[in-house]
Amino acid sequence: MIMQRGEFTEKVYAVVASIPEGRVTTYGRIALALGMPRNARRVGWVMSGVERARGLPCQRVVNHAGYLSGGWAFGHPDLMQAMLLEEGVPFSSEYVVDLHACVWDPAEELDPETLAAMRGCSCGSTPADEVDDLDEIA
DNA sequence: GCCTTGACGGCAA
DNA sequence: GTTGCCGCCAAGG
Repeated sequence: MIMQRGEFTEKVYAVVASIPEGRVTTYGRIALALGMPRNARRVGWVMSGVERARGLPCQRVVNHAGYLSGGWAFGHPDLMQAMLLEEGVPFSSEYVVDLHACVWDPAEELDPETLAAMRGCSCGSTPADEVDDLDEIA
């Protein structure tokens, strides 16, 4: 289990776990949804510490260009690409997701209440609950 | 306790 | 329109 001392970490977990199947989002969108547009880098950093046990669909998280930046985290980008293809995610190029067709903006499509809850205070909310649901998918 | 790195993003040249 | 550089925040060494 990776240490999640910061709130952002659990926030990121919650958002990533909320990404619907067949959709992908970017580090920037996630960071923006959390109220930290300049902290996109941190989101990626959080992902690097993600445990498979978390059940987080990190394959649905790509960079602003749609490139599978963390593809090698799965052992090989091709694996991640295959997983996304199975979900119906279109690819504009090799290891590059077609964001135009499957981009998912948490700040827009995710429940405002959830965002407000995680942005305001994550003390009450337990993102693990949502993750538990996604646990089976992963 | 300090310095470097990091699954990135946005802005400037 | 494209390429390059700087910036943020936290964790690891």
